[in-house]
Amino acid sequence: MDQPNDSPSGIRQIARQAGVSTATVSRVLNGSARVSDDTRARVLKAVTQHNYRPNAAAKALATRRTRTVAAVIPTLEHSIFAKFMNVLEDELAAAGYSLVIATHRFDYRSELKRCSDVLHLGAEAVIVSGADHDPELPTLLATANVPFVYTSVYAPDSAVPTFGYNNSRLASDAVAHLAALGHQDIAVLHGPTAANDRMRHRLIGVRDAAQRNPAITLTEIESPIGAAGGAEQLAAWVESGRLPDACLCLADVYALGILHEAQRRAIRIPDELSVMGFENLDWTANSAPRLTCLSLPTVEMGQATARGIIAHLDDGQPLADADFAATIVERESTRQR
Amino acid sequence: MDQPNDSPSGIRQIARQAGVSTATVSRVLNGSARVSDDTRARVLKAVTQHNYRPNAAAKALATRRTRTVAAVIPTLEHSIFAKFMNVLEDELAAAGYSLVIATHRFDYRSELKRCSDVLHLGAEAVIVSGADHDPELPTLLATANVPFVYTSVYAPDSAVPTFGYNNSRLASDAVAHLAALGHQDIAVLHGPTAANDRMRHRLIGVRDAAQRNPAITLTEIESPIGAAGGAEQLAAWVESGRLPDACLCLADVYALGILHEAQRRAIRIPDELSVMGFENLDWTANSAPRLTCLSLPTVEMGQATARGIIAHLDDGQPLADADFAATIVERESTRQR
DNA sequence: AGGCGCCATGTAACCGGTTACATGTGGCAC
DNA sequence: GTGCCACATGTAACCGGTTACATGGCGCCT
Repeated sequence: MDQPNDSPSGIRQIARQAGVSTATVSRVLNGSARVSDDTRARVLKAVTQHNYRPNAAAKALATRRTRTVAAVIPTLEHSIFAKFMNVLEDELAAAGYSLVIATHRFDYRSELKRCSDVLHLGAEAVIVSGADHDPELPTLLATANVPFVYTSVYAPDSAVPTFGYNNSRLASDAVAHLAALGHQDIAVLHGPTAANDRMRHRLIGVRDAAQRNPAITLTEIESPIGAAGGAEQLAAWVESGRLPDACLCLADVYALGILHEAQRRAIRIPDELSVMGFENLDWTANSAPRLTCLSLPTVEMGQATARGIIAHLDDGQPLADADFAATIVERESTRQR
Repeated sequence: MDQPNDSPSGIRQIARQAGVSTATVSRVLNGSARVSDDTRARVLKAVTQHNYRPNAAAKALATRRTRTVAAVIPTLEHSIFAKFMNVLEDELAAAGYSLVIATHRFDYRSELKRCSDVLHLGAEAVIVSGADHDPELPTLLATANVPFVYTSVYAPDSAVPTFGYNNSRLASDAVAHLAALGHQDIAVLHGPTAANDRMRHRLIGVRDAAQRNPAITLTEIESPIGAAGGAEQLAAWVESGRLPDACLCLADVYALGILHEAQRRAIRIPDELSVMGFENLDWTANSAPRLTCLSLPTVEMGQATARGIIAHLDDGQPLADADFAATIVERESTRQR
């Protein structure tokens, strides 16, 4: 009847109910110091009775840790990114971090904005997809004093740590693979390179490989990324009466168009034309024929990115660039010549 | 030279620099009250000079708002969920909310745990995929006093608001569509129904439609979800020498197996067999032939879910169930009989 | 001149945790 | 018995914002 005040809330309420101080409740909840078994039991009982859940904002304020990591990506509607995020989320959750995803639909200004958003939100680290961004982006992230990495590319000379792969080398590998199958007249279907470093590097790798192997005749075809590009190109070849030995699709989706059009025109793949993809999207394992692909190391990259960031955040380990190798998945859209 | 103390941080530092109180800084930053132009300018200058970013945790603590919404889904490695999250993220971001995604890999206990995780994190609302969960889940969410909705299902009789579609009705629609094309001997490929309400409801809808139309002969085939199921079934039909008129695949991926196997065995689709999918996954627009599908209203559902939650959080509007209709995308894997 | 109200702004309590430091108690060695 | 230490626990300041309420200046009306 001599209540100083009615009902304190949160940890103070639990403390009162258990007859201890807030410090002790905090200690029990965080296991941060020895507490007698008896006291601990009383506290835990009060906690479950009130089904108390500590306030994350208060905790974050006091500890200066949000345990939140942000990923800024173009879109989730692309299985590569979705798979990447899936792995990230898994690894981060296992280490007690939450993943916040922000998408920007391939727009630089929007990407910058979303980075700013996640910084406001208190992300402890930011994972950015790709290496070409608004020039203000690295400044923004750096002045916020938040660790950040670029992913999907390996660029050890960059000022920013990168977790990814060397698109040039991968493209060279793909060409080498086709060459090893005996193909010499190789066409490469690629997207616009002006605003797309990734595609540009792939094309450079293709040229490198062709240059190193004089037997190869290279034909480069640029087309907006999409199945239509592949279909149109196959149509053009058929109508001109001359097919290359092999077509390397620097985006898998071109291959979809080729396969489809080949079926319509009764072109036998791989007998008349070997087709190879570059990403190993999900559908490639189920197309007709199943598509031979270079397989981007998305899962390994995701695991390594998450683990690298966790090690940095938890143990202060430096963020070191990582380069992942791709594997080549041999299926039925290519054949030995 | 008479500094009371060296360097206060955050808003106090800005206040000092601008020669105003913290309250005024807060007012400028939030536009919450009239401030003279002169003062505002001084504050903003100080803000940009120090490139000050308000601490989200402190703000959340003071306002009791985290402006965070959580989605708990099975996985991102499924284009339906990825698309759903993509839309959610878009809509929420536009309203100033952040989306936190937690995945549970189709495991009930894990789903419960992830819900608990996002509550700890301070999510202001939780979007849960599906309607069948660990029995403790609704209790958990309800006692946390956080609004939550189930998605991908419409169940107006449920105690929990649902944003989704009526799987039974959709399945009936799909059967009706095949019947309208003149198909009578209809096979339906479905997944295990024991632990999957969604699949069970679809099957119920199929049966309902068949019952309402006596001309229909229905064959139900259960198979683990995957392309293999479709391929094996087509093989079985071919070897038995009898194909149904049409096959409705209650998961698109069965159709992939069928298409593939049909090509291998030179079965002409749709001439010898009409095939229809139920989700309209991305690849269905590019398969050979392109797949006729019922198209799940993922995007509409995502928009409505986000908007419903935003309206609830921002304006206190009640969360009302919503039922979305599917459209049927007619492509080349079905034909009029 | 006096009074009133409006407006811009300041003061300080508060949100709900964490944690450095203080305190009290009991055991053990001398 | 005294002193010392280890250990369990309490006290209260602090994290960095928000906001109810107080204050003071100015214009305007009577």
